[in-house]
Amino acid sequence: MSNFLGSHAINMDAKGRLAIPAKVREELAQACGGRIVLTANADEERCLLVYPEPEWEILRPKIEALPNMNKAARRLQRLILGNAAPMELDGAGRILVPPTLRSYAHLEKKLMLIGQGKKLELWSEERWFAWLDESSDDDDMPPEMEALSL
Amino acid sequence: MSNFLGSHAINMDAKGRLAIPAKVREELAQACGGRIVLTANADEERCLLVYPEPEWEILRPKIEALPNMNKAARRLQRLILGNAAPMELDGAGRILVPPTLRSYAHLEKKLMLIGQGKKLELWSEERWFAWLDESSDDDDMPPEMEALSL
DNA sequence: GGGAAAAAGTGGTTTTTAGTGGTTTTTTTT
DNA sequence: AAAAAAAACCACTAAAAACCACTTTTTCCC
Repeated sequence: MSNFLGSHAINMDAKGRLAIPAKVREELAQACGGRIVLTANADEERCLLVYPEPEWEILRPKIEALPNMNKAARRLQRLILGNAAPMELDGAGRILVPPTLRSYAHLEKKLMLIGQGKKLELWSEERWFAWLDESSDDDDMPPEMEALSL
Repeated sequence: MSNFLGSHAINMDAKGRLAIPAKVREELAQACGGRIVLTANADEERCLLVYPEPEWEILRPKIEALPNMNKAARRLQRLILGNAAPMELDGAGRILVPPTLRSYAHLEKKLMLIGQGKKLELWSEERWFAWLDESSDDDDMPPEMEALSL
């Protein structure tokens, strides 16, 4: 199973194309033959999520099954399902980001691709560094986290 | 199991390469055949962490399993997983620190490598000495620590 | 204590591979 | 049917990784 790690600085060209770094490309090739699903992130950070197709097919039914009388659940469904774009890497290992998603995550030229285990996150470089500086650790931790020893 | 102790002053060259001190290199060779994972430290001190691969593989699943609807957990995942860089020592016993990590920890030429038992910490020399001066011991202690007798 | 040999650290050079941009062809829409 | 947009293809440039050689330090033996 895929296990994405590390961060990569990448550039998006004028056509909205971006080259997946070679190392990530290899992992994607074996995880899903280059077939991925790109969608919006649901929490307050406006970035995009990149799922290998098999991973997406595990997640999708769970989101579809959420009880949508609940407002938070409806929000999640509209964001994740309503923005999902299946695609394949082109011959040069690039993907074309749809304009809707580009503007959702405020993507301009300079981007960061962040490995997050079974998925990847795609950020505007500016927003990524802003987030790094801003957020601190004074939030409530789940108990599993308090017990960790790094 | 590896048990890193002591601190070493080392220099990083213009390309971001740094030579692991021979003594540490020996320990790394037997702990993991020179296969390590370099990542960011999650707390307020901006240094890097060096894990022998087997040690990393104990920690990684724990971090991936954290409930990521929680904000503090997301932050930890983005920092630790999102900065993790697996690598091997080159023929001369050096590692190449990725630019992202170099700037995260403000690494310039002069660095300090600090043994911390199962892992190592990599600091900018300037920041290490600044931290030594500044940090005080009047913070709250966990009970295990209060019971210690040095 | 001095000298020699070996090991460790440093820097530069070359080769390969990844990234970027442009061009052409095909498809779709008006 | 023509024009525009999107997709696939191809070629060139730049950066990263591997390789190699030299200098400096440490250790061991005389």
